[in-house]
Amino acid sequence: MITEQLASLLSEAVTSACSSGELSIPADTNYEIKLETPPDKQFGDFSSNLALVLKKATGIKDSRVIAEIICRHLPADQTLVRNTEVAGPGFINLFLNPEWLYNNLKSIRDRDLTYGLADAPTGERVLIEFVSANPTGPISVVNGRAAALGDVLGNLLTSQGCEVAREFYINDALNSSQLSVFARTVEARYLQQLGYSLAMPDGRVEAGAIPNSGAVSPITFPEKGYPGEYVTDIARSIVQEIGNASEKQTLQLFGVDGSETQAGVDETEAYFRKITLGKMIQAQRNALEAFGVYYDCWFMESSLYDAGAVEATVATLNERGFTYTRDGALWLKSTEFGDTEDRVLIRSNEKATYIAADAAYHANKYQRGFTKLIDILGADHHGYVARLQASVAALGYDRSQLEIVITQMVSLLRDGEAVIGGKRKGIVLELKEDLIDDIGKDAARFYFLLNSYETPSTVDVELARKQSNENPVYYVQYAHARLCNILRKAGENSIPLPPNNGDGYRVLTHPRELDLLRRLSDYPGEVTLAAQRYAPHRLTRFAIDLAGMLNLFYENCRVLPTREGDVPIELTMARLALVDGARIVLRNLLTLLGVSAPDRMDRLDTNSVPDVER
RNA sequence: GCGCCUGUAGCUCAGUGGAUAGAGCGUCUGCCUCCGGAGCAGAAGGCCGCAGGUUCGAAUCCUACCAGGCGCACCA
Repeated sequence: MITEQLASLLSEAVTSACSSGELSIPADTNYEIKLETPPDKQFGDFSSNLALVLKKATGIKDSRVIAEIICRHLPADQTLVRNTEVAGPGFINLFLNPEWLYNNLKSIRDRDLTYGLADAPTGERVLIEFVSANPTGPISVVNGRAAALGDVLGNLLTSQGCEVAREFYINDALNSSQLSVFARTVEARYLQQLGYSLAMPDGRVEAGAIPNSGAVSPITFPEKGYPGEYVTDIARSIVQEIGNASEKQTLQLFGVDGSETQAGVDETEAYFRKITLGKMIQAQRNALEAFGVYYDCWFMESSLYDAGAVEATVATLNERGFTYTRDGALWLKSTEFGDTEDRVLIRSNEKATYIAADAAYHANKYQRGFTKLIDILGADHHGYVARLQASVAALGYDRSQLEIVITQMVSLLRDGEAVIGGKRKGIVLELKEDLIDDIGKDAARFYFLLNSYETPSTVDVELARKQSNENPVYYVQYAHARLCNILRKAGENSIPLPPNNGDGYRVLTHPRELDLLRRLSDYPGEVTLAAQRYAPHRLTRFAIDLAGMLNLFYENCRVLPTREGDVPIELTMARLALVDGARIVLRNLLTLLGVSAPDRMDRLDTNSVPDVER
C-alpha cells in the first residue's frame, strides 16, 4: 500500500541522515512512522509527524530542523514523491505524483471483487457469538444492533483473512424456569383457543376464542406468564397442527381434572416445551434471516447438559482447586481472577447455574480450536463479564483470546414516549414485523450500522418508518445505481469500457476526479481500520462520504458525450474507467455491510401523499 | 455505596494525540432544454459537561467533580 511505500522512504531518509551524521538517534529508540491524510489539500497528499516524534531522541529542539534534514535525505531516485514541505511545528508534507492514483485505479479494476480484501489468510479462527436472545420471545428491534454488528464484524474479519464462524447460543436448558413459565403460558393460550376463558393476573377474564360447552370456570393464567401476542400465535399454530388432541392433558396441568394418566400429562408437558421452543427458535431464525443474518451454528445449551459437559467442567474446576462449598452450594473462586465476588456454580438444590453452563460452553468453544472468541453482549449484561472471564481463566484457557464486546443500550420510543419493558412486560417491538417489513432489510441494517456500538442510541420506530426514505442508505445506493446507469448508457451507445492498462487514465486531472481517485485508494485501509477497531460504522460513514464525492463528480464531470460532443472520447473513456472503479468500491463496501447494491433504483414518487395524515 | 458506559451544532451522531472540530436531519437562500433531482451550491448554528494535570501539541490520555444510562442473585 502507498502508506507503506512512503513509510519506507521516510525510514530510508532517517537512516541516511544518521549515517551522514546530521541526525543521531539512540539505537534503542522505538518509533513508528505514521502517515496520515492532512486536513487540507494544501498540506499535500500525505503528511507525517515523524520529526515531532523524533524530537526527544535526537536532542534537536526545533522539530522543523529535523523535518528539513529528513526531507533532504529522501531518496532522489524515485518518482513517487514530487515535492515535500515542512509545515507547522514540523510536519513533513508529501506531495505525490498523481501517477500512483492511476495505478491504484488500475489495481481496483484488476482486483474487482477482491479489492479491499486481504491477500492471504491470517490463520486466525474467530467465533463470533451474538444476539443469543432467550427463546421466550421474538427477536426485537433492540436485538437489531447486536445482529447487525456481529454480522458485519464477521464480514470485516473475513475480509482481513480470518476464518469466521457465527453462532447463536440458545438458552434452552431444562433448569431454566423462564422456559417452563413460557411453555405454561403457551398451554394456557392453547386452552383459550379451544374455548376456555382465562383469568388474568390483574383480575380480568379473557374470553375463549370459540364457544366451548365443556369450559366452566376460567383457567388461571400462569403467574409471571408472557403477555405478548406472539404467544397466542404459537398456540394458534399448535391448534392447527393437533387440534384439541391435548385438551384433557393440558387441562390437568392447570388443575382441572381431565381424567388423564400422569404419563399422558407428562408427555403433553414435554410436547409443549419442545414444540414451543422449536417454533420460537424458528421465528427468531426467520427474523434474523430477513435481516440478512445467517448463523453457522445454533448452539443449544441443553446439548452441554446432554453431553455431560457441564458436569465435566465443574469437575475440572474442582480438580484445579478453584471451588469450595458454602451454605450447601458449590462456589467458584472467581475473585482469584479479578471478579468482585465469588459465584455459585451449583445451587443448594443441586441445579447448575447459568455461569456453570456458560463456562462449559466457552470451554467447548476453545476445544473446537478457535483462536479468538468474540462475545457480543448488551450493556445490561456487563456485570456478567468478570465472572465469565474468571471462569475461563480458572479452567486454564487463555483469557486474552476471549473478547467481550459490550454494546450500549438501545432504547425505544413510540409516539415520543419511551417504551420500557421487553418480553416480560409484553411490549415487544419486533425486528421483523415492526421494522424490516416496513423499511426493508437494507435501510434497517444501515440504520443500526450508522453509529458506534459504544454510543447509547434511541430508536423511534415510528420515526424510522416515516423517515425511511431519508435513510442515507438510499443516498449510497442511488450513487451506485447512477454509476451503473452511466455504464449501461455507455454500452447502449457502443462506447466500450477502456482497457485497463492505465495509460489512458492520465487525462483524469479534474479536482473532483482526483478527489475521487484518492478516496477510492483509501478504501482498503478503511476496511482494515474498521475491522481492527470493530467499527462497522466507519464503513457506513465512508460509504456516505464516497457517495457524496460521486455526486460532486457527477455534477462537475460529464462522462458521456453530450449532443454537442464536447467531451473528448479519451476523457469519456478514462471517466468510464473511473466510474467502473468507483462502482467496484461501492459495491464491495455495501457487500461488506450486507446491504444490496442495486444497479437501478425504483423512482421515488415525490408527489405522493405521506401515509400518515395528521 | 461500588463498577461499566456516555456527555461534541436545535436534534441524531462522526472525529480517540496533530494543523481552521465535521456530517445528516431541521431552519434560511439559490439551481431542473443536458449521463435518473433519492441530487447540487451557499448561509446560519460550537467556552467539545466543568476544573485541574501530562507535552511541542488534548474533544481525544490522567485525576477530581457534575449530569444521564446500565449493572451489582443460589435469574438468564
